[in-house]
Amino acid sequence: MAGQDDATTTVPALLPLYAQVKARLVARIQTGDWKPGQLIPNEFALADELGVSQGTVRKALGEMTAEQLLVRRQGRGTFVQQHTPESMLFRFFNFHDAVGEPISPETLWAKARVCVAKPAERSRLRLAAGAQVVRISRVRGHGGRPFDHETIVVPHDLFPGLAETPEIPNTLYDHFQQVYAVTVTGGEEKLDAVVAGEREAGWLDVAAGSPLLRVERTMFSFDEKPVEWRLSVCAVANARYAVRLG
Amino acid sequence: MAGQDDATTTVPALLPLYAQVKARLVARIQTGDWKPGQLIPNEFALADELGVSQGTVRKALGEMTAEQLLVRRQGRGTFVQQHTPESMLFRFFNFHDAVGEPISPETLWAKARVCVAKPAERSRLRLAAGAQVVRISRVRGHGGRPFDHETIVVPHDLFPGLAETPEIPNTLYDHFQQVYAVTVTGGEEKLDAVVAGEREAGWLDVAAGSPLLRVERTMFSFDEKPVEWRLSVCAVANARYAVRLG
DNA sequence: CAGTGGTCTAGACCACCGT
DNA sequence: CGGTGGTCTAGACCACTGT
Repeated sequence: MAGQDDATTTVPALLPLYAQVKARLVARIQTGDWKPGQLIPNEFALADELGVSQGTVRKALGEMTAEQLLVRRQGRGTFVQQHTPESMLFRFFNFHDAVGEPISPETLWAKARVCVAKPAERSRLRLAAGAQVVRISRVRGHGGRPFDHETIVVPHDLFPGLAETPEIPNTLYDHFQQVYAVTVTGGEEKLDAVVAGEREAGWLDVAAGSPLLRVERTMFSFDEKPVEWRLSVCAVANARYAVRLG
Repeated sequence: MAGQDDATTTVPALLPLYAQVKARLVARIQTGDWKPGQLIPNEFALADELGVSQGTVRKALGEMTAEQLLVRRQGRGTFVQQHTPESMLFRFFNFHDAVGEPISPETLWAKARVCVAKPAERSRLRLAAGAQVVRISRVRGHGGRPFDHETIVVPHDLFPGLAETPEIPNTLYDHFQQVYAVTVTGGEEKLDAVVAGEREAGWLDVAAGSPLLRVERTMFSFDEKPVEWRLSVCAVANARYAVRLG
């Protein structure tokens, strides 16, 4: 009555049962079988359906909750994580002001067009030669002053029509999820420092030679699939990029 | 035979049993009852001693492992996390070179002295007026060139004799743990960009006006007790500060 | 081989939520 | 109130480690 034997898997599997359960449940989100915001069946229903015990389902759901794929609320149920403008800023935007309050920048201007991907972009986004991308250039501001300039590059295949969107949304990842069914699950940033040239000085209303924080970001969807590459230069006179170590 | 009733706690407790168990076990590390590197009793022994079930101990140990307080190895046992120069770089040092390999800087020079804490330092380290600190100034290099200059400030109370150490160790946190029984458990960093002045240019062998990445770091021990404050300026010509998002 | 952590099960009670 | 996730227990088997 212990150990693993199951009615659903045919191979010895190599992975622990809970990991296989998790993979199946993740797939349901990935394929759109379960949509963002949706209530999913409770632990006993899933356990019954998959032929495992409730504790095993629980461990799978726990890991998925830790990875922010699910949200569990006692007394209500388990829901597929849904991106909102606010949740996006909290999760993926690390700038804070002098007092430590999170910064929420607004778009000052933006333009987008469809281009053929440059080699560097193809490499980051793992695209084939000749693939098209949507390239967005925009300046965002905070507290009445320009804060950063961003060059955002995404595969055209994934986001058809994005370049023609009348107004590029200020927070993109919730838009990606709601309009294109692309869920951003994580990413990585690489930071360094540069001095403002003529172009940056114009964008950000600072003197040429001013120090800027440069942030290169790659964001991923399920299976570490790259869906966005972004290069930002930030005027950090009244801002700090905060990192928690541990 | 379910629910919580126990032989060890007197109050209804408010915290789940596993959280109380965890608090007790953390205290054993904090007080030095269990020392870094030490093998601790197995799950059943702890469960028996604390009057709870093995599963409850397991949940406590699992959280402590996630927080890097413990290391568990199947077939061997559970050990108190021990800092080493290598583990410290992996956990708390986020710089990588152009190829993405972690950078491990060596100390080029360092000097230390005991001073009265400045107000800003007292605030970060939560010290009383007039408290003494050890202030270390050093330059570290990588690939044959200076990489960063650091000003490190720690409470003198916690680290008596540190200023008189003949050679300040390159990696401090393992030294703190082994010599002073102070375990660094986490911290936070705030980044911005500056341009090199005369002083920084001399330290780092770059031209005045060069862009530098500035990192302000506060490190904590148990109970979020601050034990170090550090201000670094980094020449990032061939380096990037890497952050994982998500 | 014995001992450890890792997985899995089955079933109970508790705390919270909406109706 | 019934249904959900959260906690707790007791016991079993599996996989890895060192002797």
